[in-house]
Amino acid sequence: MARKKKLDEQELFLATEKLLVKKGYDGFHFKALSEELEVARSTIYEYYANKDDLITSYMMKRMDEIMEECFALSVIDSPVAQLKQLLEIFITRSHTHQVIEMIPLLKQAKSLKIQQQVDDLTHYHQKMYEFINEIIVKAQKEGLIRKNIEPPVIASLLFNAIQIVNVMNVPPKEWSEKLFSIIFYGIHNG
Amino acid sequence: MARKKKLDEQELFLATEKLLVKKGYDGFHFKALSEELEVARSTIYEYYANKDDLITSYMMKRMDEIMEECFALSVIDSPVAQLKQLLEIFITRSHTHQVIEMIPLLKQAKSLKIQQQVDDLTHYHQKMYEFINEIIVKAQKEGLIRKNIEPPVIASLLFNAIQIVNVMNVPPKEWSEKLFSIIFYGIHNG
Amino acid sequence: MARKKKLDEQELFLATEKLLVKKGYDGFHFKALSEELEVARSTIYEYYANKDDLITSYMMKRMDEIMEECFALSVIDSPVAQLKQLLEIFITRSHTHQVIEMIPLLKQAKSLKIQQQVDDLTHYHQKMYEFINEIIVKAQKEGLIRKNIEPPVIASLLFNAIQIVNVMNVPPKEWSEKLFSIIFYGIHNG
Amino acid sequence: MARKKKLDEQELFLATEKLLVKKGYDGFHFKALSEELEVARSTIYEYYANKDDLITSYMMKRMDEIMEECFALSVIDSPVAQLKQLLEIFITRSHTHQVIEMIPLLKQAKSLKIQQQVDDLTHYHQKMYEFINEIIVKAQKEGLIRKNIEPPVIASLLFNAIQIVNVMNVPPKEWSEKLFSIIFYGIHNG
DNA sequence: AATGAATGAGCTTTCATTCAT
DNA sequence: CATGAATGAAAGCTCATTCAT
Repeated sequence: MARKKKLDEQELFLATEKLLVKKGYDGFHFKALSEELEVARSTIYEYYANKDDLITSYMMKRMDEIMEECFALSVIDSPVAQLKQLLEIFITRSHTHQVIEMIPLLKQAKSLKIQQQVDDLTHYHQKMYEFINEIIVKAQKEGLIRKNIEPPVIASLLFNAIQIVNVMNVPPKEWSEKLFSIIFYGIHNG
Repeated sequence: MARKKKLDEQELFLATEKLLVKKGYDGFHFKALSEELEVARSTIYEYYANKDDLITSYMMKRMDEIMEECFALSVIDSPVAQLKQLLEIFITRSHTHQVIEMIPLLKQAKSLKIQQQVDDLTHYHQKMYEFINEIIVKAQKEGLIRKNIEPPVIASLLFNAIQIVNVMNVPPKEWSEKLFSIIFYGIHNG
Repeated sequence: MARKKKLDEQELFLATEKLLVKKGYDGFHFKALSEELEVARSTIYEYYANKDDLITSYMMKRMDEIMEECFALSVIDSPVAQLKQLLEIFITRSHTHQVIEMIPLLKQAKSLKIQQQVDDLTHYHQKMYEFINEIIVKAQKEGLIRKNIEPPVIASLLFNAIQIVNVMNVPPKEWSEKLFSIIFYGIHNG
Repeated sequence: MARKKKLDEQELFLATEKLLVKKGYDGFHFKALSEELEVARSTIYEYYANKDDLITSYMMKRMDEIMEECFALSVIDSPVAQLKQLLEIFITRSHTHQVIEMIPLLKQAKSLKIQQQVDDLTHYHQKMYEFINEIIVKAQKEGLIRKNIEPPVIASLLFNAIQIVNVMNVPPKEWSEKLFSIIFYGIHNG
């Protein structure tokens, strides 16, 4: 092994996530990232050709992780329980979710390589959406969820709930259950 | 004879909104703006000292408009009906809402003048939140909304609903009613 | 008119030529150019999108000038006299000629705009070559030049003569006549 | 057991030549070179202190080779025949010739060591020129070549002929004879 | 009022070069 | 010997901003 490795992918992706969430896609740059990691800016270029390369690689990694967790769900019986669990997964990984929503901003990618990665991400993203839709449809078929709401609207509602700030710092499991119950039963009294 | 007045505030704010929504806070430039408006970049500086000055001024204007609409509501009786109407206002002005969410990104303002404007905006924003919270609290007191949900959570839920894409292009009034009913009664069946 | 214009195309192209000849295509950069012209580096970007844009624009300008001079020749009778004159033109503009030879290095242009300009240049270049070839062929037909030498070889020989250093600083007209006579009659004695 | 010796000077110089000819002095990088050779960039530094060190070393090597071939000529009688042979040598080694022409670009060398090498090269280069000049002068004295042409002009003419593209891919020996005859007898008819 | 011109700050990116293993 | 890792210097480029007319 050569000089002690300073750049650890784990750490790099964490810092990337942090900055992306804090500054947004356009506000994210290698300058801040390198300062955060205490390495030279050029060092990052040894691993990623440019900003988009890093961002897409990071997204891919997180997407993989999230998908894995999602697919581990399938065994559980009730689709409603599945949705609740999905919400929990996304709430726990809310940062990731926020970043994934930035995919559309990548659309104008320059190099072919990046374009390919963006396409992969988009495809992956759709797959995830479909996976959730299927559960919703199943829930509707089983008569657990109202049939007069389009599944994407329900999916959106759930995803947006992720953004709701957990002021009291309720533990994730509880918090997601609470949110789910609000969405499930509504806010009305009685 | 002076050159024809090319810069109309109306038009300027519209273009600003459009670009802010499309490109985000960091992706917004005077360059693009001046091209959109077909004026010289430097012309914009005749009216606004800098980028943040324009953005905060624009936000202030929209905030005023939105607040005015909100306060026009008070006469109506049921707080639930009021919430429904609020949702409609925000859905109609969803662009504005998106931009207002960018306020935190302005926090690092350099000049005092901007800092002052940002503070005003933040204050205004809070006031709006309080206004909504009051309606929610009122609804809870009147036994129309569950008491075991913190008002900010409900407010958040409503605000986030704005983001849900109206794929079928249902007219705003109908769409907001539909969304409100989903949030109010929940997605469960029966 | 706004601030006094510092950047004059004439001057800019002259400096560009000078640096291109001295440093070569890869050694040419806006840093040196801006220093030469005593303007900020960014000022050059106000007029040319990038290095290649400037270089191709400059080449185009010179190419136009050279072509104009070439076409002004046609009236003269003997094709040999024409070739002699051509040599004089190119010797007088030897810097330009050197730069034009860099066209192939531009081939990997990034943007479409540049690609287009490069194509135009290449096309223009070929046209010039054909023009010269025609004169050579005519001279061969008229029995003034040996028929067993391919016209491009003759053209090449003439073009290369441009590079021969005029140590004694003989005036261009004389110098080109001298070179032409050497090429025409050869170096042998008798 | 040491790792297999990957860097062979032969191979290294060949790749250097190839890249120098293709990309020019400023376009030549260790990055490309190391990729071409499939070794780590840093490995090259084990042999050469820096870019210029490699380039000058390479030039020196080729210069030696060329000089050796030139000096092997001396026995042959007619100076004209010698010139013809010289042309053949340089045409066969046209790549090398191209690279040698880059010596002036090295002039701004930083380190003393490189400065020394550049001086050596320049000196060597001059010696070669003188050698050729002597042959030309001898040919003039013997009445084989016109006396009213300065020897450096003739040398230049010959050297430049190297650049003439051999479109038909005539074998080197034939090609150099053809070129020499053109230069010797001129292009005129009769 | 409007604008064309110029500029500096700051980010992006590429490479030569160093160094510890 | 060879290399992977890290870095700094320098070029590329974009934009906010200033200024004279």
